[in-house]
Amino acid sequence: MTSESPSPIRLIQGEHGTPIGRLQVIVDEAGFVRGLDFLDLAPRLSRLMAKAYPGVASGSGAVPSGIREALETYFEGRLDALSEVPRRLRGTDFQLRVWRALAAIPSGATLAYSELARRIGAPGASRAVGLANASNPVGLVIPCHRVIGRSGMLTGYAGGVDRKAWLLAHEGAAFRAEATAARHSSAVISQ
Amino acid sequence: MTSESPSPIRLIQGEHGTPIGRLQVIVDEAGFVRGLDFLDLAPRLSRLMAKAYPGVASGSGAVPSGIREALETYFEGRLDALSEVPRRLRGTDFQLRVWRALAAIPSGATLAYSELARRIGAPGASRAVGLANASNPVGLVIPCHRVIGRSGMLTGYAGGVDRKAWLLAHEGAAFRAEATAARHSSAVISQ
DNA sequence: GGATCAGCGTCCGAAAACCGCCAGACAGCC
DNA sequence: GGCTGTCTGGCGGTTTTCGGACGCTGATCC
Repeated sequence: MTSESPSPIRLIQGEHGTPIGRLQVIVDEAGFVRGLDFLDLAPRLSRLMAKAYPGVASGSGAVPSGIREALETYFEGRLDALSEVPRRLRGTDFQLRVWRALAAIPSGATLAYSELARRIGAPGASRAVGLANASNPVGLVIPCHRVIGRSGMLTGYAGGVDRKAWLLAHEGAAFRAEATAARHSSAVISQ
Repeated sequence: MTSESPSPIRLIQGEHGTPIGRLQVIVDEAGFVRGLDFLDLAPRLSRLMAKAYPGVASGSGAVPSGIREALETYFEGRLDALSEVPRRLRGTDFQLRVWRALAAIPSGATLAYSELARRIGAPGASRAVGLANASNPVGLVIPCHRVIGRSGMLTGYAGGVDRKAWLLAHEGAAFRAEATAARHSSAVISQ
């Protein structure tokens, strides 16, 4: 499908360093964050962006200073700094509902997938919540790392469970520590 | 899939009367025709526009005078008037190739689906040409009615074979008249 | 002349597969 | 009894895959 007319939204991407890895930050011309994730997950973010903004190419540019500051403030310990970052997201209705509910989880707290499903009026859709969670285009800003398994295990994170554990520890949240690096390796060990 | 941000292109639709039925005309803000077809095929045009311009709503408005005049001139007998109408189309590469080739057929002439397929470098894709033809968003302006079967039969037209016959007769083109309403009924008769 | 069939690009609906889950059932172990 | 850990089956959006349907035609066979 080709278009003879230019597409309206223009995207700009830049990078920013953190204690747990470099981030890729994608903003629109108005300064709203459209995509954000760890740089080593760039293929994943590209995929998400390509689907949400078909045909839109993104050029390199500076990360807006407000966003840089929010990120630094968060990693320095003022944990609510990221909730202020202006964002604009595209997704299915279900995904938007999930992401909105995610944004309502305060720092330091965690929530089970099943509980989040219940909150958005879709009890039983906890597995679908995991899916929507996994396609969150703006990591950290939408705190998908605050959703964990009913049992307290971390169960999964696009950027790796290690980072999820780091973030939750940084926020002072409670979780089952032994689940940090388990799971994948457990399958190997059990052979 | 919903979007939280407004889409850039704005579309305006109006109507215009002709001897063979009212037309629905959709233009963009720059006055380029984006969609045009008989009003009784509105559902079809809506479907095409929704696919080509996802999330773009169109408001009512006047048909630009240049387009009105071109339509009237054409129906009065100056058959080349419509080839001047400024248009802008979206489609797959294949469709764009087909539509360009269509625009090159002069009034009064006809072309077989197979011949058009050959011209765009896709011999054997005559059936696909029919499909691309059927998804022409700007009837009359892109003269898809000038493509007929190899045998001279009209074979099909979104607006009805009757209209196709009327248009070709109006343009002084040769075709098999008995094929006007045939085909579908032939299948019935042959039982 | 007719009928049958294969080849063509695209869309559309149905079905299957995929998963960042969870409750229930058991087996161990104190 | 409690408290672990593993396994199993079922759930629900989304994505992917697949099969058919078309604005046809040339070849082949009657």
